[in-house]
Amino acid sequence: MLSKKTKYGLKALTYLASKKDQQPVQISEIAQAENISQKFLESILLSLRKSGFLGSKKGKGGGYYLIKDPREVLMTDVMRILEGPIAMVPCVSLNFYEKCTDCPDEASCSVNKLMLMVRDANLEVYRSHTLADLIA
Amino acid sequence: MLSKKTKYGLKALTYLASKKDQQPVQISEIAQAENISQKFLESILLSLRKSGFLGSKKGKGGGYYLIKDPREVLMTDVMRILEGPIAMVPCVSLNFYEKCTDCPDEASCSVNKLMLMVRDANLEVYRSHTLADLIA
DNA sequence: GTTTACTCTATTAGATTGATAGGGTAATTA
DNA sequence: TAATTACCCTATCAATCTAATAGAGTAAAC
Repeated sequence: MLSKKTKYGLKALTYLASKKDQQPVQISEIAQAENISQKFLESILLSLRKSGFLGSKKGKGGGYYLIKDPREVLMTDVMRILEGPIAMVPCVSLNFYEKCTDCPDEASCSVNKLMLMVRDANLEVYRSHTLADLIA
Repeated sequence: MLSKKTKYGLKALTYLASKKDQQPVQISEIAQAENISQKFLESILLSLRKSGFLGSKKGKGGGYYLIKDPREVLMTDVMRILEGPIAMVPCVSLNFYEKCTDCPDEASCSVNKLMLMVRDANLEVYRSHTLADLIA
């Protein structure tokens, strides 16, 4: 299940990307336009800023703005920041690998085998699409 | 994140499938072999029986056994029973469709667009593999 | 009729999620 | 330089889900 955090984050990024100019957009505007709890959105935008997707400007006329060209914002990076690991189990994760405590041998593990294929399929989707692809 | 229920369920199915004969296998044997809490496994096997994957036999020499040929057990069906919807959001789910309350128009929704691609990628994996493919 | 092993109900601790509140701080603008 | 604006941070909360556990019940086999 996709978390609301990711859902809202994606919507916010798309909203910013669809703006022609690079002018900062206030949180309240995004929250209202996309039906998102403003306070919750604040924390999401903050984490997107800290991970280098967004810039912010304080004071009057301030807000958030996209730093990169939408065509250069890979979904792999966005998803990893918002949703966390792309893999459904740690033992097939590229960036968050962890050995299973209960499973003696990964090579012969059926779950490992299936989840590896799922991970690759998802990666392929996320890797081949950018923020620009999500704009209508 | 894959739930333990699904993980255990897959392991149990694979364990049964890798047995040459169709003799019933006791819950305790599977639980021990796969490092699974026996009581938890009980409920999982029960739901797999109720959904037509397994048969069971009571009394001495009883246990669970696979009903179909492993090559005919599609991962789509297994995953839907164990994990639930394959889609990450209800608005792109084939079997569990639900309209988003917060989103006015699916066609122009960026989340919908991305999750649709992800769903298709996952479906492709699950649809093209059976229980037989998971056996080492 | 006793044993075996599946079946069912209920309960629980813990973690996570999504949302809310309230205040603090920095940067603009007048 | 003071007021305003809007970002920034901490804490809290109810609700939900997960995984595990316990205990009693029931059906089938020997």
